[in-house]
Amino acid sequence: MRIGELSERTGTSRRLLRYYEEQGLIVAGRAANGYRDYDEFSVDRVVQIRGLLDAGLPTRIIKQILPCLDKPRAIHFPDATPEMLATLERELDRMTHRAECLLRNRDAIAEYLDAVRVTRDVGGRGGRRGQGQGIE
DNA sequence: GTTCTAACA
DNA sequence: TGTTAGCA
Repeated sequence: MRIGELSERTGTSRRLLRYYEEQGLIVAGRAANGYRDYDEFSVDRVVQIRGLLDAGLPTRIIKQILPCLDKPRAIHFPDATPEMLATLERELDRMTHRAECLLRNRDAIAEYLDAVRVTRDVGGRGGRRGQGQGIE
């Protein structure tokens, strides 16, 4: 498939797709006309990259650990160099920290929202009570 | 119409 | 990152 299709199927801009390639996160073949050519695996790969990016990992690290959980779901022990294990160890800690931070702020916002709702309910004026609550 | 590379308000 | 320019 060409970059346009991969873009739609992964929700990633073409620009970003080319950037990922430039950073060595993904590889693309080339058609006779020079257009990039991607295989089906690319879709899953890009989605995975986006997930890692969302988790807060820098592209630099992703490039290192990607081959680690690449194709098969089986973990590649042979690729586990001491340096990489150390890197993963640090990333795990950072992720944990970010997760805790996220949770704290989530609770803080939820608490604030609850307080606002209570205040409005007591005041009993205006507002949009009666509306659906379905956001999730 | 789509993609490519390179570069910039 | 988006976007734009000038090609193929």
